[in-house]
Amino acid sequence: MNNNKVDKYIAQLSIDCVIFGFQNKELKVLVSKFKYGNNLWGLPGGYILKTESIEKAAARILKERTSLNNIYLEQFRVFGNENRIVKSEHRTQIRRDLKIYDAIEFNETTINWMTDRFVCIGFYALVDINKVKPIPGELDATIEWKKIKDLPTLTHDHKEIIDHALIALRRNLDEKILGFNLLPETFTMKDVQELYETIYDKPFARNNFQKKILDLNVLERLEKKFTGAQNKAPFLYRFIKNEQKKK
Amino acid sequence: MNNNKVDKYIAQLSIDCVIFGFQNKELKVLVSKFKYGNNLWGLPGGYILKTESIEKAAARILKERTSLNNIYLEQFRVFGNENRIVKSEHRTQIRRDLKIYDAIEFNETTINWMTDRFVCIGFYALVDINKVKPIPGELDATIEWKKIKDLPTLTHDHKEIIDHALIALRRNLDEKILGFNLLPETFTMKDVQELYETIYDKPFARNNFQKKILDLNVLERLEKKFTGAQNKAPFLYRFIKNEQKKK
DNA sequence: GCAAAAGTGTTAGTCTTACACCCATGA
DNA sequence: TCATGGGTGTAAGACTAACACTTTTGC
Repeated sequence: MNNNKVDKYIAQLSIDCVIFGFQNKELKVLVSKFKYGNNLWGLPGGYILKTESIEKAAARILKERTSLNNIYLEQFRVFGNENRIVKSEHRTQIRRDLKIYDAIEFNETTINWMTDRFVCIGFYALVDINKVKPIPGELDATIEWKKIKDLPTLTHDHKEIIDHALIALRRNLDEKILGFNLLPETFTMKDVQELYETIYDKPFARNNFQKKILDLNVLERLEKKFTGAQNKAPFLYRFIKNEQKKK
Repeated sequence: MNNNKVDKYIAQLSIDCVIFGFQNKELKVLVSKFKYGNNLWGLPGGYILKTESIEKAAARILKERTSLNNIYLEQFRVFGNENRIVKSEHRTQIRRDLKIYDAIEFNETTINWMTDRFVCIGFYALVDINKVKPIPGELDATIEWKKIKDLPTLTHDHKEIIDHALIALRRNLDEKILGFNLLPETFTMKDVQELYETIYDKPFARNNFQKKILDLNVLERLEKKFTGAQNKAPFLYRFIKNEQKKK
């Protein structure tokens, strides 16, 4: 990528992705440490090609960072404060470091373009964390899963974006039956319950939870899972998308 | 307004407003017939100043068309298809008519800017229809309230935008207690019920509805309203925003 | 007094929540 | 046989939906 950013992409409009994963009873988010700046972290983001829909742009950005296709993703809010980026505390440092980092790629025009005021469309994505091999973007030193309860300090308003993404996730989890996007192909009922308890940050009664989930009629019961633990082996389940089996 | 559109506003990003009003048991939307085009209708919209937040831009656009401040408004979705406007069936006509309409205001550069591909942020607004004196925008021949069930054919994807606005309104009506923004200062319970029945397009049981609404603890009961009808006079109510009186 | 419509109460049904019990598993 | 945790059943409570009855108003 180079100066033709200025020609290829829509100006002053970006996409930031809150990529949720679930592991060890923790909700995690994929965040990058940038090559520039001093220990500067932020959400994976990108720009929108002039010839590309915002949904395709988001899917492309996600693929770049996770190498996955067909990720569940959804826009949830636009962040459009007038001081986004331009008046950010980090802007001066970013401008300087971009110049140092690669003066050929990032000439004055490009840097001005990149550090102008931006309106940002927030998307959240739900992935099976085990399937993701995080790939750093062109400006990322590293890209890592971080616990949502233990995030590093993030640039700009990225913490606020994550907060809103979690609100949207909670709001849609039941209505759109999204949770299974965060689980592997097969899972136990306990896995589902721990996922829900993590997302909502509150406990659920075991039997009632099972009843509620099974009543959704979206799970297929498979064989038992023998773990070697000295207790009854739990059933495995698989999520069935098309509700052809609707009762 | 003139060529400095190109300098003042963010390019390729617009705001369209779905302004809801309620009258005669009908949900209505404020739409404009444009000066250009042939009987071309669309949503009140506008651009975002480079120095202005999207919320302030939406409020400004609303004020321009309704002369009201402090309107309830909320963003609900971004419309970002790659073919918005550029590949619209109306684009050629709009370009030609803009040139004819005012060749001084709208030179080639401006027309190109205005008919480029646009990403649009949808806001919906809720107003007391009696307080609004609709004001045509610079490109509007007329601006009128139209029944949502009897809309003229609209440009681009504006019908789709209204559909999504209604979905968002329904989704938020109870959760955020929005309905009273569509009613005058004082109203009867029947008014509220008719509003709800119109929005959800289904009937509610009178007694249960009253109980549900009163249980919200956001209404203050005022004097009775004597209409001259030969039946019991209904109470008037007023919406109280701050729930200081919370039981 | 009467029709119309507002106000209120009461019951039946459904859904949610809490408690209880039994069963499979491997040491 | 025992501790552990999984599967399931049932009853109490809360909420919702349906029905019924009374009251006010102006003719």
